Amino acid sequence: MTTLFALCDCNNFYASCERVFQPSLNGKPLVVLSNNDGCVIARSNEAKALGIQMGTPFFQIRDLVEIGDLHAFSSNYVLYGDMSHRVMQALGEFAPSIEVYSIDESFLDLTNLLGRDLNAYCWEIKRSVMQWTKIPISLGVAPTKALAKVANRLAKKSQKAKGVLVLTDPYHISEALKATKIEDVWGVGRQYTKLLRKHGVETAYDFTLRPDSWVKKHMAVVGLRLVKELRGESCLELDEIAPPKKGICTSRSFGERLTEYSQIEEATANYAAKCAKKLRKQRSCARVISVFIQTNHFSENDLQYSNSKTITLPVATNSDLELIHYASLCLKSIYRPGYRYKKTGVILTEIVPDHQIQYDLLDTVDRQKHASLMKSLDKLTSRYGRDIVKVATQGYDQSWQLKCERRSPCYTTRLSDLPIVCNER
DNA sequence: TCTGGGGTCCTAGGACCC
DNA sequence: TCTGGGGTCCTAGGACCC
Repeated sequence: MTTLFALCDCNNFYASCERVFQPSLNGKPLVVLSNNDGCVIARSNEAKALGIQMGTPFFQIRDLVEIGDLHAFSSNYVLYGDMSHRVMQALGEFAPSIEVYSIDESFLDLTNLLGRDLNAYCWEIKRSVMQWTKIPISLGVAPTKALAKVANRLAKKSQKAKGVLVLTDPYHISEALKATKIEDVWGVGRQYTKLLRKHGVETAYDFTLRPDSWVKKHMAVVGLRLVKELRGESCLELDEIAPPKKGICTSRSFGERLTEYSQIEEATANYAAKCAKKLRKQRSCARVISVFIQTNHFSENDLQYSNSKTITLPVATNSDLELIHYASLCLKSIYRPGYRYKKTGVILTEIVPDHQIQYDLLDTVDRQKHASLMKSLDKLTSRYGRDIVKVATQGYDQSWQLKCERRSPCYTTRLSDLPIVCNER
């Protein structure tokens, strides 16, 4: 049975989102910065043409921004999340099933379109998504997911394709594989590139000529699956429903270096609350919590320290109160005075559905009460904005807060997400 | 002075059990 | 004294993704 997949990818997604609401920026170089305005994580084509690389530290391009040759935005994930949802909904109109692979990519199942004019169909998808959401996309179509990735990449690169490439003919497929360098293959990172190069594999095509036994030996089952996919044998299915997450993590670098325990505790408490909220969103609870702290390992002048602590809870929970409590216990055991801390994070694991919790006979927590408290809290925050109500440990100081001086407004979502000052106390 | 954050899957090796 | 083989679970670490 033959399969057919499309990989749809939003072009320069974050940059395109910023432009939707500021069309005057069309045709102008624009970048989006990471948290803390640290480095470049998205670029418009014009910014790429200026030679700005992914990951460039902001301070290296600040001059360009100041003289007006480049526009820079802090990242605005609320806006991007909402725009992503709109694009995925639009794409869903064109296929019986869709796998949302990341914030800006999805696979469509086009198997039932075999034999139709796929090129025309893809152009219709592209035009419609543009009309409905103002986000430009590229489409690659092929018999396997890995080949659809190859097609998508060439669709974007090629002047002739202009954003749509259908690869079904065996001759076209091998030409495409020859035109794809090994490091540009999905699933081949830095280490595998080095290894494959050493064995004379320069392109995706060379890779498909390697015997299965060799691939299995050097790249394990993941590599074997990949090489088969590139040869046209479908090994990766469409995963329509995202499974609940097995680990949930919230971590950030601070806006400035922190030395005081109380400040770091405040940040950690806020990250724990964020994790708790993510848990409740997917209706699960976590049994294990870890907290880590670290100094800035880039800095040669500072004393370096990093550590982490993990605690297994008596009963899995998704309550802010409990998770903040245990996060503080973890932090207390690893905090050492005398360092300039850069970053902390909270990681939750052993995640279970909230209706499958193993209770403890000696449990002293009133779980019903916690659950209804969290329900009210989620209601309040969704109506009045986040942090309208919080646990005292989360504090009001917030000297740890991110730097994001170039944030655009959340055009598409609740009024309460707009940066208005509300009465927290 | 400035350098992101959040995930997944797989494997190897040790502990432990029968 | 020697010394088997199969299974499971856990953990740390590596590799990759966007």
